[in-house]
Amino acid sequence: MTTGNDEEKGKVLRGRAAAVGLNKNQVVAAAIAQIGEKGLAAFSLRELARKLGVSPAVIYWHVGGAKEDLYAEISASITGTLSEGLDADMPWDDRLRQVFLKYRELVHRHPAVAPLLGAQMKSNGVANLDWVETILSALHDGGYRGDALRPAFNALVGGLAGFVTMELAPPPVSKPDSEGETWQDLFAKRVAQTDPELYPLTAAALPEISNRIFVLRWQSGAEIPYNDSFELLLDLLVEGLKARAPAPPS
Amino acid sequence: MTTGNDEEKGKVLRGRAAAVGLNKNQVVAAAIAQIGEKGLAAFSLRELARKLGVSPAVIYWHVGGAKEDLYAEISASITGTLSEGLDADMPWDDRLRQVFLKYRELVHRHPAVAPLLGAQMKSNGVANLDWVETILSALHDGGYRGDALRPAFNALVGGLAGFVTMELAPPPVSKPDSEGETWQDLFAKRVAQTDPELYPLTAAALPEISNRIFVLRWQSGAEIPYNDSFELLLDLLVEGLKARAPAPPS
DNA sequence: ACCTGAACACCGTTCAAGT
DNA sequence: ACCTGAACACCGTTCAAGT
Repeated sequence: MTTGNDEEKGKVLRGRAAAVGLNKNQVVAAAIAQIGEKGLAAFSLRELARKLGVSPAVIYWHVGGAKEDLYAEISASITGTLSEGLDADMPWDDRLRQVFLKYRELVHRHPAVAPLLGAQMKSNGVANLDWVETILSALHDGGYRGDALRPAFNALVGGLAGFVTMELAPPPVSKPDSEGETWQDLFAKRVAQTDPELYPLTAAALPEISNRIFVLRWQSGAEIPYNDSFELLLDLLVEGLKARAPAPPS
Repeated sequence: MTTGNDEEKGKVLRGRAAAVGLNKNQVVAAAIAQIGEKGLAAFSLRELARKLGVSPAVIYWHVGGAKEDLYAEISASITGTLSEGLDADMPWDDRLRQVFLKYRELVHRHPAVAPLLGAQMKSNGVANLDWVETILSALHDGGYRGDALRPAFNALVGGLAGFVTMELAPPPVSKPDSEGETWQDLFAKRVAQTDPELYPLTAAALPEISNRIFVLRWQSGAEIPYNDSFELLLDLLVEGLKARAPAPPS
């Protein structure tokens, strides 16, 4: 994990270094910005370097060894503030709600980065120990101890963080086809033409569900957020865990 | 969506074409195999072409326009069998369980492809209309109609499919660092050294949670599956939806 | 209809060399 | 300590041309 960048301690910058004067935080911030503009799929280290007015090798010097390490830094920088400003003086079930509502809010602030958090395993775990402890502590207060802690934790995190990952799954890079129609156009048409004979319930529910449920949509949660669906999920989980607590709450 | 390949209708293959004789299904199958071996991050169209003993351009001819279209074909080919062999003569809640247990089983058969299903929006929706109808129909029978259908559907699919996406999030491409240690080694050590002063609950629960909960693991669900956590989640959702059905079940 | 071969504009990553 | 510049081995995608 040697990145060469050991925090600012009033270093004297000399020569060319002084003129450029980049640090890891700036590289990470610029990367997040670029991903936000062009999307994760189109993100490139060389383009990032160009934007920073710097040689590609500089990225490698500031961040660890590879593109994947930059991704890990990005994840860490976003989840780093996850446990800040939480109110610990609430009933355990409300604390759980608070934690995951905040998680969703944070990720929604950087929707393009969501796949990194949800679909990649490397996201510097140390930064998240506070978060884990917070959740375990709420569960503990709710009566979950020993063996019961693990499945409860996983059901919550997997279900809720997983929801956000799917909600913010990026749409395809939209280039119009030969007839000038985008994938969005085509998909919207297909959904509208759902055969009522074959799929009676789907067809009947179209006004309510078209572009607003997971499989039948052509815009991501960054454009059409799933607030109430997430809150229902959160409610089902927290209330359910409350109802079947293996030990009396403390 | 012109792919040039309009299903086999007893075509007479001539010249070089006869010798190679590739079709879309074979390309997709080979791609799935290759992703399974080397991982999604390392997947390349050129390598796929080499493996098939064919020029790179051939992939473009059989599949639509770009790499993303191949991904969509892969997703479709995997989710295509999702609604096969389902037992429709069960209570609605058991039907829901069946659907999502099958979803997880299917994706676990191709863990490396999981990010496509969970973290990319383009996965040819038409193939999944059966699946959507199945879920809507179960919910309908459970008393969910009109407005209530959408959030219930989204909570289920987002929570459960999202869980599987996170469960199977791929680990980093493991190359040992300068001291010959992999990311897995380093991460395992860090977790083991969790400070009991700062994180008392986490430290105390380590034997139960180390490498077995979402944030504190270094192996994916492909190696260490989260069966009971998924079943807990499924149970909380289905039981919860049952308890708060807006209309009497039919 | 299906495939080749070459070409174009890009990548990620490494490394010796500069200040 | 921080950065440049060039080099290497790869990509995805397109297109004219072959059979």
